[in-house]
Amino acid sequence: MENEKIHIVIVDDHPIVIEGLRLMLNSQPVFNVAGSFASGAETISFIQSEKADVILLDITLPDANGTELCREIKKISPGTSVIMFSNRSERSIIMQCIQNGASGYLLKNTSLDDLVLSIRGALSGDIVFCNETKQIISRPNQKDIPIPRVTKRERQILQMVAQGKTSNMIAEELFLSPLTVDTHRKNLLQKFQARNSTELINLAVQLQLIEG
Amino acid sequence: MENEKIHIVIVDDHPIVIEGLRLMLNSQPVFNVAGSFASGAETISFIQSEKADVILLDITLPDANGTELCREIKKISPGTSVIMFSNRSERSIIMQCIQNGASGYLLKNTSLDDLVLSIRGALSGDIVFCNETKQIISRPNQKDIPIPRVTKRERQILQMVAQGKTSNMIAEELFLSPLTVDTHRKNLLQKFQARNSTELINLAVQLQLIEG
DNA sequence: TTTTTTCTACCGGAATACCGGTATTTTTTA
DNA sequence: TAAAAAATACCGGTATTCCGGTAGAAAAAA
Repeated sequence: MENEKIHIVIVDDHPIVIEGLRLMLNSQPVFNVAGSFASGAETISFIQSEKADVILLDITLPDANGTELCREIKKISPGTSVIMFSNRSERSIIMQCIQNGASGYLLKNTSLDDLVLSIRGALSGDIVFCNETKQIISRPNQKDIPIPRVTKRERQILQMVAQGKTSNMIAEELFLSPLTVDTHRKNLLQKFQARNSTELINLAVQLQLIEG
Repeated sequence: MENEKIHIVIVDDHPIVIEGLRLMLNSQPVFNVAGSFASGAETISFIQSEKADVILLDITLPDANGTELCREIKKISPGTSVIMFSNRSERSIIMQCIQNGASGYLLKNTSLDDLVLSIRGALSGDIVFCNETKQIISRPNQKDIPIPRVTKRERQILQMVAQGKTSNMIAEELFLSPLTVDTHRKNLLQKFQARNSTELINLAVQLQLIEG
């Protein structure tokens, strides 16, 4: 059936965004908003039974990380194009999404025209980006280390360092030698290629490895 | 003229949010979206000449801080109700907005029904909040220092500290004595009641005083 | 079960940050 | 224009972090 509509699924925890997208997309005859969800769980259960051509997916969701969710969706339904639609502009997050099979990455401040163009592009197999995202990806500056793998203990210490605790305080709290805490901190600095704790925390917050 | 429409202005840097709000609000006969802007400057210049009953205002804007913008708007047009419409859920930010004359604070995940109810409420003089915001306000926990007022120089140094630069590096870059930089850092630590730079940056990022 | 990773712990020295002051000049606001 | 705020700069002392190693034990993965 060649003129069947394109089934779109929207995943975002902001009702106003869902509503805006739905109204806008449905105003174009080729599009059909097949479903809209505010959580990862709902989304997964939907695509297990229904067909979706395109999913517009937010990064920040109450019960899941959009980056991970993207990978799961592609595992369940490889034919579905996933377009990330988010506020996050960190290069590492964008790359991570593409790595996980996303067909594109749009920032929420993308114009409506670009949004529609991107959906069409993704459907014809392109990997689509908004202008700002393109710039972020193509800027060769800065160290772009892959997101460091942080161990459980390291994450724990990272969190406490961010709270301004000294190595001694952390050691007491975790029943460790202060020297051990120091070693963890040293390793963290190395993994993040940070000059000091301040930069370390700044990076960790940006990569949303702590908090949330 | 008693059955004149209610003039609403939308300020948000996401086209999809603006479009969603516009479509939704205009579908109700009493509302008239008089203007929608993506920046603080446009907003200010608009309200200097036109009338607005309600402004829906985002915190995060490309050229301004929504909290500050709120205060400016109330200064120029005290009769306008400003309702904050944001993703940020820090207690201190919410309180700051109310302090600055906002008539309410809604998170972006507020349902559309609540949104309309809130606008009506604000017009009849209430201070309106969404459910989640109410909870945030009523929890008495944590140290809740008022958002520190940071001077221009301090913000600049804050930014550089977050990048992991040492006092010496900062001093060189800004053509200052390292001792001066140290003094600024000391004052920042005091203002934020932070134990060290790490906690300082963590707080500053949370309160979005740096980055963007 | 071997191999790899993680967690633990240590050392010494250099660099940097933190604290509690004081004080002059410049800029902004009332 | 007078008062307040911001920006500049200094001192000495202490605390803490940062850097470069090394290394054994425990846990997880291959």
